[in-house]
Amino acid sequence: MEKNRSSRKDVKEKIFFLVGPTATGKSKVAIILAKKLKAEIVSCDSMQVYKGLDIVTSKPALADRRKISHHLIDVISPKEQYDVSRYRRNAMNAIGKILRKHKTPLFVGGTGLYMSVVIDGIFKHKSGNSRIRAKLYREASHKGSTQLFERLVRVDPEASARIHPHDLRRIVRALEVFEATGQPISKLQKQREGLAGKYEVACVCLDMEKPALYRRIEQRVDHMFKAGLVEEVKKLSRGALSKTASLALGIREVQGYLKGLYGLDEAKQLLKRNTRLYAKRQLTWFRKDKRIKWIKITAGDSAYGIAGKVIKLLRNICKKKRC
RNA sequence: GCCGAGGUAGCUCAGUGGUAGAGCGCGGCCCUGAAAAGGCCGGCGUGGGGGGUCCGAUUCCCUCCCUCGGCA
Repeated sequence: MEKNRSSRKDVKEKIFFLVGPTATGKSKVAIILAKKLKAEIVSCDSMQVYKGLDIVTSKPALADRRKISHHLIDVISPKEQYDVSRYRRNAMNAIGKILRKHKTPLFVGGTGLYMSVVIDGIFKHKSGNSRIRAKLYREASHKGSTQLFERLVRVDPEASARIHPHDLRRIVRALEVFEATGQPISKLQKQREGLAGKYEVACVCLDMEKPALYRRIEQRVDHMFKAGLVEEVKKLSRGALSKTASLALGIREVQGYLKGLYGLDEAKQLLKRNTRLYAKRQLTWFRKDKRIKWIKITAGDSAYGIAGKVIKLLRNICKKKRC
């Protein structure tokens, strides 16, 4: 009659993901979801982790962040380097914290790799390889990247089969891991531990028709400029931005304007185009992940309406999995 | 009106007497320590209209239309 712990063992704790390309309105929907699902939000975004990148990354409104706890926003200085593995660590901590409060973690964002690394895990290998990496890049610039690729073919044929000879970034990464550990990255990468076994994971993606999405992107960019994007970038540029932080869309485009390379309108057009390209890549990523369920939305839908659909879908997913 | 330059992909422009390319855009894809990054694939075309020469014209000739610059 009374349910003891063991009889509930098969009822796993839930972790939700709300993803989608940029500018679909995830943040607003997430606030409503968090309230209704007794959840706390974990940002799944590679750029919102940085303090000071507020307008460029369209962080959720401060008022909303006070109402619902948001994790992994503003966690490091823009002078610092950040990467997937740090995110993975931070995310696991956040999950622990939230579950201890008997709440549900709701991941919200558009960084596909970060989502994957939370759900599927990441292969472990100690860091401290920046020297090797720098050395490899130096080699590449002298001897050319094909030579590095040929070395990879010898050292790790499996990885070389999956990495394009022009994809220098991944070639260097694979060689760097090999030099640091003596083991091929292709072998190490198979050792990853996800949380699908421990938790019930459900993922929903907001899906908008391309023309509508592109219109939203244009509106967002216009709004960013009105909100003071140029000032923000000017301020950020005064301090030393880390390599990773400086890659946020909008920084390079505005810096070009600040340097006088082109006018304000050109900067705006560039940012719109680059954001479109980014959204396209995001869509490719999400389409590939068959765990994700899609919700068609239009520009006219209210956040409440969308949130309602998302909740229904999440319940459906969980029912099917009997959780 | 005259002179000159030019009309080729969505845009900017190459090129050739045997029906066309490049960059960007656009579309698709890959991705496990830079991921808002990086890489790969795809030409998406009434060659301004009409006529002529030629086996064959986007390419040569004529004509018309349009754009830009100069002169009036």
